[in-house]
Amino acid sequence: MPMSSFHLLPYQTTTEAIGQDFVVWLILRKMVRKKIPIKKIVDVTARQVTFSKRKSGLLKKARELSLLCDAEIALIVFSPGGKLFDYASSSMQKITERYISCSELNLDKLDQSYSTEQGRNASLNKQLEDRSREMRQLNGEELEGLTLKELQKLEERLDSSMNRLYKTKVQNFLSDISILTQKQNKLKEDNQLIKQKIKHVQEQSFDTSLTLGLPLPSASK
Amino acid sequence: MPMSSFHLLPYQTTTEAIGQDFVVWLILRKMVRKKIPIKKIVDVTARQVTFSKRKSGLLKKARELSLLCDAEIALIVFSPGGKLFDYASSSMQKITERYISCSELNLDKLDQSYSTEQGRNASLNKQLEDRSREMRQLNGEELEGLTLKELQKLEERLDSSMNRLYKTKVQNFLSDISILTQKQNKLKEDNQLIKQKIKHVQEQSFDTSLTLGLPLPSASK
DNA sequence: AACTATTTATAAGA
DNA sequence: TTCTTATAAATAGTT
Repeated sequence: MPMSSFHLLPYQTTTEAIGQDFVVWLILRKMVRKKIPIKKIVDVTARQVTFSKRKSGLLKKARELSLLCDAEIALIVFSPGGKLFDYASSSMQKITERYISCSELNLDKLDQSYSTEQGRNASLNKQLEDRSREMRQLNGEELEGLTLKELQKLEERLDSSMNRLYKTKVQNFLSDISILTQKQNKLKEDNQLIKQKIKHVQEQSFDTSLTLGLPLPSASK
Repeated sequence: MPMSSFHLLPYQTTTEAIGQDFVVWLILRKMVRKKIPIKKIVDVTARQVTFSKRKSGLLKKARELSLLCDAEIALIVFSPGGKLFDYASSSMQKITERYISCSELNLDKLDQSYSTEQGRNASLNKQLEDRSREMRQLNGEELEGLTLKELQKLEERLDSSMNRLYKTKVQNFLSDISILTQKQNKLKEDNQLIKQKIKHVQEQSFDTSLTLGLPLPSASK
């Protein structure tokens, strides 16, 4: 028997009976459970699909919270396959720094030269953040009056732009760290070099002192 | 009109199934829209309430994704008031490190001593992660058979435990960084000190050569 | 990738 | 803040 014969619904009620804003729906609903337990999904394919879907949802929620409440948010996700996905309302570097400084202990900056490098890149960072904010606002403004379908399309289009933006941010971040690393290595090399030099000079002094019968300069470790 | 969203009678329905698994509901539904546009909420109170609710939702989603798909996830949220909330499936430090190393450029470690400090804390980190995993698995296992109500209660109880755990992790993280910072400062001081010493010694050598026989004062300060 | 029934999140109100 | 409830949004299972 074609159950489509149950396609009688919904019934629109009369205005008098219920009121202008109400509608009566008679619903035939199958009672099944589709809930899944929150534990590791064993089936590999199902896990991949779920990851993809929920990752999108999570990123969307993070973006929305940031927009709605003017919150600063950073989200890093590694797929089980090791692929990286991320979101940052401003810049990952900025947020992780704030995270560190906010975590009760009022640490000094990791390195003073770091701040300097920050300064060097401050303007670029600023530009990127502005672009990001602009894009998000644009996104936010246009959301009204669009259907869910249209929103999804819009989101897809924006996603690629965002990806490029965040990629740039990450590179900027990495550039900072790379320079810091170089500086540190240079510092260490200098240190080694200078140690050798002083050793050398001390040996010379020692030779001279011996030759001249003079007391030794105090040795440094 | 949402008529289409009530396409009853899924295609796979059979007559037998209907007898067993279906129920008829009569629903009186008010037709209003409660959707809010995704743009900054102006009213401060409403914004705070929304932040609180959505932050919980976001953290929950992050936890679920991590559990379901065995994904590594880090989430940092700053409220508009500047308060910090965070989640990390393993440890924030581990994930941010992976984030950096994963970002296309194969950077060297920030500092070799960092790895060393990591080593120092590896066992503690390991313990913490194990505890975390254990807790999450326990959580995941027990989720079946519980009602939504019970789940929420369970989640609340676990939240405080988790908070303590993550606090510990953060402190561990900060401890690492603090030690690194100290090491770096020490390095710089050494560098300065040694530079001064070599300058001093060189001057002494110079004096010695010139004056042939002046006593050398102690070089260390 | 698309669809839809269900579950989950959440806006509004108390 | 917490509770309730109606609605909106996410998503599990399927095609």
